This record gives sequence, C-alpha cells and structure tokens, in this order.
Amino acid sequence: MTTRRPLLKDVAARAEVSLTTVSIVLNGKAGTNIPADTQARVVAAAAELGYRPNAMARGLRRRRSDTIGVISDEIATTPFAGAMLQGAQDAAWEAGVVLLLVNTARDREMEARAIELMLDRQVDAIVYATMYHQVIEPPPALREVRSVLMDARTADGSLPSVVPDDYAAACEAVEHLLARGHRRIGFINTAERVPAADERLDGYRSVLERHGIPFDEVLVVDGESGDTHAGLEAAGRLLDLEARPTALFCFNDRVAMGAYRAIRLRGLRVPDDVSVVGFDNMEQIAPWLDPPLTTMQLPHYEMGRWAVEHVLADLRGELAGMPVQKRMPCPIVVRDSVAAPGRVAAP
Amino acid sequence: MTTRRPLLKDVAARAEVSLTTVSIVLNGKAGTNIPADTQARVVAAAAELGYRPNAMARGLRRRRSDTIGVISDEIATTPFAGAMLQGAQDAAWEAGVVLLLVNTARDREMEARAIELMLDRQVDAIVYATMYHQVIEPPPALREVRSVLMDARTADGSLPSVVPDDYAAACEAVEHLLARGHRRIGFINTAERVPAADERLDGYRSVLERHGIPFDEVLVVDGESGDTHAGLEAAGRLLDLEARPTALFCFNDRVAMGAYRAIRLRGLRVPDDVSVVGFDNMEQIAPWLDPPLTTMQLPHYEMGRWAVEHVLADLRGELAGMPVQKRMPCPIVVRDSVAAPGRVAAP
DNA sequence: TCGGTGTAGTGAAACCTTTTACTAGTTCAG
DNA sequence: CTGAACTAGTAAAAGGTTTCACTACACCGA
Repeated sequence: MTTRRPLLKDVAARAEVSLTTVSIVLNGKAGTNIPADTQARVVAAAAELGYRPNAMARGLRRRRSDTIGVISDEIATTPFAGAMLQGAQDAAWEAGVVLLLVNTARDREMEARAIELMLDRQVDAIVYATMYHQVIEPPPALREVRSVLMDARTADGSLPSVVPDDYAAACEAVEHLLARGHRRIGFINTAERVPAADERLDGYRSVLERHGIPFDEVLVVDGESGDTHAGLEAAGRLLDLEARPTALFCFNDRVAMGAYRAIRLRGLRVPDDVSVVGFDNMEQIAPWLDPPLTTMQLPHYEMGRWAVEHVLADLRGELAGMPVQKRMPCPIVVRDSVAAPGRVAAP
Repeated sequence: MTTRRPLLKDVAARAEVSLTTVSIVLNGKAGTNIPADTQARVVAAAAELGYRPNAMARGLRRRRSDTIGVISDEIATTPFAGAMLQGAQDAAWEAGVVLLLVNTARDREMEARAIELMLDRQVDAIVYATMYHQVIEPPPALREVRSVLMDARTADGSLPSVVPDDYAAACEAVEHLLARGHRRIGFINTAERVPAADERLDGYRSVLERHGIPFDEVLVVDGESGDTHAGLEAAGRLLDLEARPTALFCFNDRVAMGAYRAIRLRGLRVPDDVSVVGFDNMEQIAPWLDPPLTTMQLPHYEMGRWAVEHVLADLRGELAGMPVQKRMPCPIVVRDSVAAPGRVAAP
C-alpha cells in the first residue's frame, strides 16, 4: 500500500541525468562542474519525489553514520541525566546528528559490549557519561574511537572531558556568604571519596584564607551519605556547637533539606537565624523548600552540550594538541535562604 | 595502526569456505545443510579473527537495523523520563536492539523531521513517549512504521499504547485510607485538563460510593497547578473547612509537600491529625518528607519496558487483532503519612 | 542405465550510495 | 593546426552483507 521509497535512480530518471550527477548535486560537492540549470532540474526532481537518502547505504559507503553513541552509567535514578542528555541531544540535533543511547549500570562487561555494538554501527564518536563527577578509568575500547567523557575524567587527562568546576563553585558559595557578613560558616560535606568533596573543601578553605579567617575544623563535618538524613544529623552537630555557625554550606540540596529540618527542630529559622546554601539546584527540591533555597547550579545541560559539540569539532579536525579538560562553571542561584547573620552566639 | 576490521571474506578465507557458507553458519539459518565440522571451522575462524558483522551492510541488505527510535516530548525537566528510558533500554538490550533517541520538545515540525531521520536509518519501530499521561494525536508519519505510544494514547485507540491506570490507582489510594477508618477524605486534584485528573476523580467517587459514603463536593478542590504552592493553598482551604477532612489525597508528591506545610502551619501533625497520600513516588521527595510519604508509584520503568517488548513482539508478528491499549497498575508505596483518624472535628 | 533425491556447498545478484576514473566534445593559446 | 585545458557529464567499482538460484557429486531404487 505504501509505495516504495524513491531511490537515487528514480531521481536520476526523472531529471534525465545519471545517478552520479544526482549524487554530486545533492551532496553539494564543491569543485565539480554541473551547470545551474541541470542542478535545478535534479533538485526539483528530488523534491517532487520526496527523495531521502538511505542512511544505511550512505553509511556503508562513507564509513560513518552521523550518529553519536552515548554510554551512561545510570539514567533512572538521577534527575540530572535528563538535563545532560537534553544538552547532548540539542547539540546533536543542530549538527544533524542523532544519539544512540545505551545504559550500562556500571557493568564493565556491558560497557564493552555496548561499545562494540556502537562500533558495529559505525558511530562517529562516543560520549561516555557518568551521573556525578568522577575520576575513572574508562573501558579500553573507548580509546579506539573518537570519544569524550561527560561529568567524568581520567586521572591522567588522556581523554577529553568535561566536569563541573566544583572548586570554583565552592569558592563562589562561600564568597556569597562572606559578602553578607557571615564569618562562621559550617560546611556539611559528604564522607564519600568523590572529587566534588575534595574540591569543595579546598574551595571552602582557600576562600576563608583569602579573607583572613582562620580555618576551624569543627565547622567541617562529613555527613555519612549525601542525603536528607545525613543533613539532619550533621547540621544538628553543627547547630549544637558552643559557637554556632551562622551559615551552613551543604553538599547538596537533599542535605540542605535535612539541615532545614535540624534548624527548625531547634526553634530556629532560615535565614533569620541560620543561612543555608545548597548545591545541585535540584528542580524538585530547591525552589520548593520553605524558604526557597539558594544553591549552586550543576551545569548538566551545558556539559551535555559541550561534550557533543566538542567531539563533533574534533571529528571535523578542528582540534589540535592535548585532549581538552574542560571545567564548567556552576552559577549560583540566589533564592531566600541567605541573609545577614542575626544573633551572634548560641542560646 | 589499528588493523582493519575483519570481514566476512577474511573469515571465509581462514575457514576455507565461501562467503555464503560463513554467512549461513553465522546467522544460524535453519533448514540448510552444513555439516557440523564445517560449521565448527567457520565459528572458530570467526572467533579467532574477532569477526563482527558490519551493521550498515547488514542493515542495507536486510532492510532493518535492530534499532528502535524513541521520540520523547521532553526529557530534561522531569525525573520520570529517566525511569521510562531505563525500562525501554533494558528491554531493548535484552533483545539485542539499541535505542535511537530524539527529543522534540513538543514541536510538530521537529517531530516530523525526527521520524524522517529515523526512517532514513531504517529503524524497526518507533516508540513515541510523553512525560505524563496524555491523549494525543500523534504525527501522521508515525503510522507509516510499527509504533507504540508510551504514557500517551490516542482518543480512538488506533495505535498500541501504554498508560498508567490512574483510575485503579485512585481507587487503591482511597481504599487504603478507608481501610484505616477515614470517612472524610479530601482530594486535591489539578485544574489542568489531563486524563489523570478525570480518572482519579472517578476513582475517588466510585470507591466512596461502593462504601456508601456520600460524595461531598466541598472535599474536592482543584489546585491551580500541580505544584507545592498549589498544594499549600488548596490544602489550606480543606483544613479550614468547618468539618475538616481527616485525610488528604493529593494529585502528586509536590502537592503533598505543600499539604504538609499547610498542615504544619495550622499546628497539626501528619499523620496524627491529618493523613496524607501522594502520587508519583518521586524519589527525591517522597521518602524524605517528614514523615516519609505514602504515595502511589507511577510505573514509568514498567511502561518503558512494556512499550519496547510489545513493539518487538509486534515486529515478530506475534500480535494479532486490534492495537493493544495497556493500562499499567500503580502500586501503593506505604510509608508513614497515614494513620487512623484522631480527633473527629475541627478546633 | 536412468531419474530422482539428498548433501554440501558456491557464484552472483541485490541492497543503495558515493567516489574514482574516464569520455566526448569544445575552446583557446601558441 | 596541435595540444592543453576546460565543460559536462557518465560507467563502473566499492562498501559488506544476505539470499536466490544453481552445481557437482554420491547414492539408491527400478
């Protein structure tokens, strides 16, 4: 019932030229000499028939596919995956490229098979994504193809990568608090050994130092995990200190949610008594807390976009030299959880 | 430096048979007669060379690609997309199929182009996904290929589809409250005209009716939107009623979050004074509220899985008759926000 | 001996493009 | 008047697989 897709040869017949000519015209090859009227005839014929090239045949001949493979370690359990994929997808779409997605749940064997599958399909490049900033050793097969790491990096910088600039973000968060007059700032970090934890601690310390404020180790606590319970517990420890901090910088928004609860439990208020800054700008949480949370935005969309744009530029041969190690800024999102410090000491 | 990928002809040379034989053996064609020892020779040769078929060439010849296109209306702003994609991906992986993902932001033109792009690439089928239960008119081109709607359906049931069973879910939620002794149950619906709103209201009414409880329209309020502010405001209206409901059934977890706040603002407690049931089981919210929220789980993962499995079965010709309209159950997730009703009336 | 059947394959076409190498005719400089 | 250079194309190969139609041989029954 549906009539056969038109082929190059149908266009050729209709325009009364050869296959070759049609191909040349439609692919806009420079440096060949087909007069304008012939070109117009071909283009018209193609349009009339609604010709679209068969991507398989084209890919077979050209040895590429206008497809980029995306390998992600997990996608279901994090709301960030969506933003990252969206960024990647937008960049791909603009370039006329499409994404082949495989989710590997951190299974090395599955990763290897996914890469094989992608190579079978002649993907032009592979984007390897993790759902939070990590230092990893990527599957060896990844090096056999143009690739880029997204929200991950290698220890030796041997592959191009993009990660959030956690150090700079922590600096900005702490600067924000200092600018409002806070001098005793608690930092609820995570106990997990992830780059974000180290970098943010570095940022926290170096900003204090720049401002001549001595580092006080009792103000830094590691929540067991990065969730609300940890935030509740860790914030409690800080709030019960003799000299209570006037502000809390939290590892993420879920921790901040726990911190809010700890603050409320002690009859204190955000931001009047204690200011809070979160991290991640989780759409489902940060704007809806009471009061809405000031937090650092993780640049997932931007990283997704950058990764694809970068690898496409690489494919076009526009890049030279060492693999780029991109650090993406995390802008601050100011809401209502920060104010000038009120009372000075604990009850 | 990397040596050329081995081809069928390399395997043939090594096994000292013809191309044809290798192809037959490797594709496990039944009904042909290649003796076991020859087969073994071929298989060994393929393994030794690490032969993998070129998917482009194979696709060109076979006129399929072992690829399924996924069109989604948006992926970044909802945490549900991930679960749905994960379900689809898992089902695809098990079947040796891979997903081609395009995100179209509800743009008809872009949708049409995405479908064309996918057809160019010989996708075996297309899954068309929306991020919440909708009745839609899909792009016409979708009917030119095997397809299935995910979290969406047509008005006339002319395409196979899978959606959550919002009616049954609402029934279960209300039954849960009734079983604990509640008789005055408020329902915070959304004012948006979506199938979920109608179906859940139907479910709410019919369960009350089954239990001989008269429907009281003051107990049903439409929050302007489905967010926390709407929940705060709508729950407030219900809590300030002369005869206050002892339980609130909320359109989603964000609304429930607002309801919690309204309850607390009035000096009441969850669940001692007011029980709350949410909807969606949002991972970032429901378990972390205080107390953790009892809610209905949207079956995104299962819908993703079903859609792909279904369309693959369809491709294998295992389906007959009318397009299947699947309604997926939404199991209840019991946490701590429901108790037996305490005091009977308002202060 | 002849025809039929079964075994163990093989050669070549088909899938649809892109690209290379070439031709036939014209123009123009020397 | 010759050879080079240009114009406007075209034929055919190449890309790697699947599949159709066929062969060559052995064996068996009549």
